[in-house]
Amino acid sequence: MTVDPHLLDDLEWRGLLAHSTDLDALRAALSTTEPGGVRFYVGFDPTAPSLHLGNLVQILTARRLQQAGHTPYPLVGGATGMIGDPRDSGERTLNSLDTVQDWVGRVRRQIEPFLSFEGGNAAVMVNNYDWTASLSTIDFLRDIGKHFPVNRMLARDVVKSRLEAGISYTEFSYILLQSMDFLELYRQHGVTVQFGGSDQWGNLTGGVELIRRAEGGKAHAFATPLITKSDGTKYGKTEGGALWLDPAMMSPYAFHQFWLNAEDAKVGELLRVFTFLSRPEIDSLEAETAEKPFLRAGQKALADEVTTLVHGATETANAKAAAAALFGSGDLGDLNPATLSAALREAGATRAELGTPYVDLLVAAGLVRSKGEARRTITEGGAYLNNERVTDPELVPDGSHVVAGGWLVLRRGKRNLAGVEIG
RNA sequence: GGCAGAUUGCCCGAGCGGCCAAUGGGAGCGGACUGUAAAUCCGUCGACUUAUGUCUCCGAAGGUUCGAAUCCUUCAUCUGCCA
Repeated sequence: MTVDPHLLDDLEWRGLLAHSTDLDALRAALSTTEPGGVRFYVGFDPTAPSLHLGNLVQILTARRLQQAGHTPYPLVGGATGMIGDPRDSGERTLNSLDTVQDWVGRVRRQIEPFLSFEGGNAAVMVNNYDWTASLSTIDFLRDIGKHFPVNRMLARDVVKSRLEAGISYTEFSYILLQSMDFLELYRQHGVTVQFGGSDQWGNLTGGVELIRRAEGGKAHAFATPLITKSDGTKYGKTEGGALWLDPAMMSPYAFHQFWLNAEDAKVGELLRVFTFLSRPEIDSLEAETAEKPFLRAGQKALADEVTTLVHGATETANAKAAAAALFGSGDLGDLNPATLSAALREAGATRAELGTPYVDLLVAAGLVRSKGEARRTITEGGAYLNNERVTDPELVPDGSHVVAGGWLVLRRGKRNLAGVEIG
């Protein structure tokens, strides 16, 4: 496979280059004629049982690079996950080795489907635990630590912001581990490019510099932008919590809904970052969204594309069918019971006995956190049963409310739906 | 090590003996408007309950008082100033 010469232009157009080391040097490196192209690495720390939206940017970028002919070395941080990189919100809680190793496996399996492990530029999965766990403290301090001036480390933004509240030596040292990873991959595999999220920029350049100091080698790095809403706040969180890639933690339906609800102003950017649609396709979707925003052509394409990438075509079709059933027609009674029950299972369902008060059902379905909140929601006019507003906090659904052969359709607000299966 | 100040609900921040579940802003949630957007406006925002009720809560543990987030003691953490 030959290397695609237009890769960097495409990445630039997609807005994926938020920061970069010498861009011309990077361009030169990426235009290599070597078989297998450039060897690059991107790391994922197992800080949870699943990766999330932010990680998806990196996974997809890795896929773009591989499709352009380069060789990925996706790294799962069995070692760095034991330490934790510093973040503004404060010191992390350490996880046990067992937990981290379990998460390493899960994260690895999440990444694999996005990359190809065959052919001339087959991906090579690596784990920094392999070269970090057995390293002696003395070697670490002499070989790695010697190259890191503390005054420079202290000047980093994350560290500065933590100096008042406090930061442990453990987190302070994180940059050494990640930099060492780059050096190690450079030595073992000839990896010369690393990328990551823009919050990783310090760690990325740390590695480039370590390679230069320790080996006199030339390596490159770039950072992808942080994806934010138009008001500048992070995505990452939605009604149910973080945007997980694991279908057990966030249903494909909810995932699809998230993209469908993207703001108009962000659709173009999200299409460029999260889909593999071509430039003409995206340009045309963007134009359509600008002209006829109410059709939400961009959002629909975005939701379908990204859900298919992450969960597959079947799950995407299910999510679409569910949304069509639940948001489409006004009267739920008109719907085919099979369609409706499938849609409710997709949206999230629980089981309850007939005779359970409506308030308790809202809690059981996870639409509210407490009965008080449930009552409040009813008072506020945001609670619905079978698409009809509930006004009586004491309501106890009976047989006349059951639809589709055994279901109650609960809704909070406009778009938080859940099904209760009676029985 | 000494002196002074701080620690409030998801975040920021008032309160400084009873009227405090605790002003205000942000986030979140709901409603209106729409397109299952954004912006805006309105409402709501500890739990159990629905009674002008109970419980938990203002860094931690004790204490004073009829009564404390508010006063005292000790401890923890942070911030200044001095060594």
